Amino acid sequence: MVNQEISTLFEAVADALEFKGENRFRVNAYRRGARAVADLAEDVTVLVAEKRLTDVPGIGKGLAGDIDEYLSRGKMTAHEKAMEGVPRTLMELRAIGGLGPRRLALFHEKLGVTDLASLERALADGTLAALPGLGDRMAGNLREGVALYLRSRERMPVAEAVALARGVLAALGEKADVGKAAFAGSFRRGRETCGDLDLLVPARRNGAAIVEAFTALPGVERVLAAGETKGSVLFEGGRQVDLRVVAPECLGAALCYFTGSKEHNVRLREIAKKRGLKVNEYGVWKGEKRVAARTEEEVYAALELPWIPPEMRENRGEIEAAREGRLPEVVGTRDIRADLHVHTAWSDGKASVLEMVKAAAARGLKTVAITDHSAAATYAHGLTYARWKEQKKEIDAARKAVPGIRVLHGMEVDITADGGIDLPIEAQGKLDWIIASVHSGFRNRVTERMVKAMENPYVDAVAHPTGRLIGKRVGYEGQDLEAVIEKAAATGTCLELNAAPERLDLSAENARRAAEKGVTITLNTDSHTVAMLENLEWGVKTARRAWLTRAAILNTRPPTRIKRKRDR
DNA sequence: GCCGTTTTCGGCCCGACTGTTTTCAGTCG
Repeated sequence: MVNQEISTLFEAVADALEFKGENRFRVNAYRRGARAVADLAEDVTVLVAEKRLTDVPGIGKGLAGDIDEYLSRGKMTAHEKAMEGVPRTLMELRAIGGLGPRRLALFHEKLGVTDLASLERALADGTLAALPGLGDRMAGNLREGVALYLRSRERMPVAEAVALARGVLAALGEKADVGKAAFAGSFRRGRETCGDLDLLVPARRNGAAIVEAFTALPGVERVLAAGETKGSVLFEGGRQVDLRVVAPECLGAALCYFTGSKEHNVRLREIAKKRGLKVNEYGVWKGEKRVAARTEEEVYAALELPWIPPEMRENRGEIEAAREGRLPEVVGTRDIRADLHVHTAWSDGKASVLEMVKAAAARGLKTVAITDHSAAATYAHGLTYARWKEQKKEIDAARKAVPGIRVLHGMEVDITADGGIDLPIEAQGKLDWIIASVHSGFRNRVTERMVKAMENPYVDAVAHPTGRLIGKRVGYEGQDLEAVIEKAAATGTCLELNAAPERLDLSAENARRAAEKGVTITLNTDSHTVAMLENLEWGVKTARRAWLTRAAILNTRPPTRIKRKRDR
């Protein structure tokens, strides 16, 4: 999409202008523009054609002109001008911790640093440390920054973040009183990857002691900062965790502040300022007087806004929606009354049918679909139709043993190489629920096969529709998701939002687009163990990031209203 | 460069920590 190209160019302009020490508000304008274009729901060419470009907040006459120029001649004068005299290799060093635009400019001007090699030379021969405003300590920090940069990893997938978060909380709990500690940041917003973790610890006193306990945790590789109220460390593998000690009476303000996103927070502070107020992590202030701080609701209310769910705080229109009273009532965990994709030991699950049904009922679900793999999934001991019929006895036994939950006896069937489904035709009408999935041939005409599978009246849903594994696999090769979404809408086939933290597939962006096109979303855990039923939380977070309401999700319906495609 | 329920000019978010400094610049989130 051309949106991404333009966004990248604007970001580069911002970096270059900042490096040159230009007006920081102009720099910020390009950054906001980059973000605004990247977040557009439609192609920028459409906006240009309809002359709606300057309606986008953050895009004025200047940036609109840049975009126009880029679309018509494939070049952007503003970008070319900004990049004059700015070595590309130099800008890449921005990723090194502790190295911002000002120091970079200084090193470039005084020491002729143009890339990583020349930076390392300046660090080694002592010329860098001798610069005014620098010293041996600073040089040492930068050396470590370089070392980290060289083995720097990507943002951590949320699946890894969950494990790290649990570990940190457990270990810290042994050393300090962290009763009401809570993670904020992108983790709380439910992003699919986290750059770091932000832990808030409410405490009236002894901030330094808590920070000290934190920085001494096992596994801490490096302490980046340790003060009265803030600690910042790197764990093995370079994973950063920040801790803030906050007074309990301003926990709400701190939660707001540290949950972000940065862009959302900036907007809040702008709104505050226009009302003669000030927002910081300690509260909302009118002069010297604190007017709100205890809860997030109070903080938003002080700005004349309703509380905005953390997952929506990305400055992607939620503030405007909140202001105008049209913030959607996004789905919550308690709204989910069905899990329609669950495995058992009959295929590659670990628990029995009865155990899974009991666990689902215990979680308050009213419907559960047992959907073991089909025969083609040999690696998973997939079920033939004959074995599925055998399984029926256990399903019936579970139905009797566990009242209050409707048990659908379904199957997760493979989509075959020719777009058929891995189940004899005479069996397809006998099942209660059929999910179709691509589990092989990821590079083989996936779009065409999925579309054909959805034309089958017995296929109720397509599981993990893009096949991605966060941080590991981008997904099915060459897939045209738009075509899949269109076919799903046209045939009434559900698309899954798979809640497994390593999948979260559909992504929030794709789920939102699918829902806008009229596709019903089915939100499932794809559980292979009882414990995995808990993953629902991450699916719900993703759904909230997608602004999905109860109505958009099949799983919010009561048992009688969950019907097969051909019965609807 | 963007923007306007104070404004078409003059603003533009806020604080902690660090390392270098005697009062602050740079970086980060």
